[in-house]
Parts: sequence; structure tokens; C-alpha cells
Amino acid sequence: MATFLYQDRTFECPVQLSMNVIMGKWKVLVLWHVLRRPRRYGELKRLIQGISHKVLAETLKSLEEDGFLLRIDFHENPPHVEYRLTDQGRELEPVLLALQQWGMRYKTESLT
Amino acid sequence: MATFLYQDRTFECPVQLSMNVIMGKWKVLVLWHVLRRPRRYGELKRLIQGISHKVLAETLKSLEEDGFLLRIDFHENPPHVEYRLTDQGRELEPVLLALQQWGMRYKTESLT
DNA sequence: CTGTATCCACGCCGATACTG
DNA sequence: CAGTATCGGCGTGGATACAG
Repeated sequence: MATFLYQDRTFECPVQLSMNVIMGKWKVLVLWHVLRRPRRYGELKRLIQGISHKVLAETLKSLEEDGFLLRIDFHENPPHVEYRLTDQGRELEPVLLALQQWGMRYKTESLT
Repeated sequence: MATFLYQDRTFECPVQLSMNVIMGKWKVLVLWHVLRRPRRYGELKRLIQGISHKVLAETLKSLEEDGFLLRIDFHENPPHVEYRLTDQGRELEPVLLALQQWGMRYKTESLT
């Protein structure tokens, strides 16, 4: 059976690989919002309720380093930075859509 | 805009709802393995590398309480218990498949 | 085999202050 | 506005022992 590598860890299971890559509660949410259109830091902070300043910064950095996000600095003053999906990031679209679909459905059904 | 409820928390975003429901690193992995066929505790422990005894037990309990898993006790000795997906659990199949597809693809591409 | 209970260290994350 | 740095509390989860 094939094995997969991510950050020095080996996985036999692609789902486990996926979860390790996009894990951490917030990554998926950030990707989801950036998927719809490029986003600025403050925008994401507003969109993602409950995320702290520090954690959002860390999440963005991590996603950038992992090649999912592109950070575009307009070198303006005041600072203007924008985050876009890379092609690799865009490949997560089916996952994000599946999550969204399920979330919608789950919500409806739990309204008993 | 509609809002969703989960464990006393309100979410505007279905993706955020999804992530809060199936979060915790391991839930998705357990569901994935149970999706393919009913599984026993020991089986899951072996299949999911790195999960600890305690956490697997907690995860299973949580998934059962949330209505994703059915716990079937055969009342044998030695104990024989089996976990199956509920109908609600099965609705997560598209999400799990999307994660698997992406995991496979991601693995291939990272082999540069 | 399938759990539950307890203990405790470690790491995550929130709060805060500061920089460009 | 868009970050980085530091600190400390609290919760998560690992190890272990025990039970049915």
C-alpha cells in the first residue's frame, strides 16, 4: 500500500493526510472565505467570528508557507495586503463545497 | 442572513458549522474508516495511527452522542462491539470522499 | 476486548502591548 | 491597517491503572 508524506510524518490514509494538512479549526474557514474572492486581513477577522488576532495571523502565515495562499502586498500607506488562493489552494474547492453543502443540510435537519 | 445553532453557539457560515461539528482531528478519520464498513474498537485503534486509547474512546462516544455513529453491543464475552454509521453519519460521505480525493491528488503533486 | 478514571505536563491560544 | 512579541491560564491529550 502506498504511503504519503507530510511534515516528516507518513500516512497510509489520504484522509489522514488531508486532515493533517488543513487541520487546525481555522484553516478551512480562511480558505473558504478567500475562495469566494480575495480578502484582506481585517475582512477575514470580521468574517470569521471568534478567531483571535494572533491565531488569524499565524493561520495566514501557515497557509502561505504551505502554498495555499498568495500574499499580495500593495505597498501602500496605510498598508494594503490581500490574500488570494494559489492554484493548489483552489484544488481544495470540492472539499470546501462539500463542507458547505453538508453544513446547510445539517442545519435544516437539526431544526427538527 | 440565516444563522445556525450548534452547542449553544451561533454560526452564520455553514462551513464554520461543519468544522465545529466534525472538528477535532480524529472525528473525520473515524467516520472515514467506519464508512467503508462497520468497525470494532481495536480495529480503529490499529487503523488510525497515532491516536491514543483515551482519545479514541472519547471520540467514539462523542460521535455516538452527536448521532453520527451507532454503537452495537453483541453482549458476548469477551466483549464484542461494533460501530456503524447512522443515516446522518452517512450524509457526510461527500465530505469524506472529497477529502480522500484531494488527499490522493495532493500526495501525487507533492512527489514533485 | 472494550471501556472508564485519574493525574499532570505541555502546548495552544487569548490578551496585551508594540512596530512599520 | 497589518502585522510581531511576550506571557500566562487552561484545556487537551498521553500514560497508567483498573473494571466488566
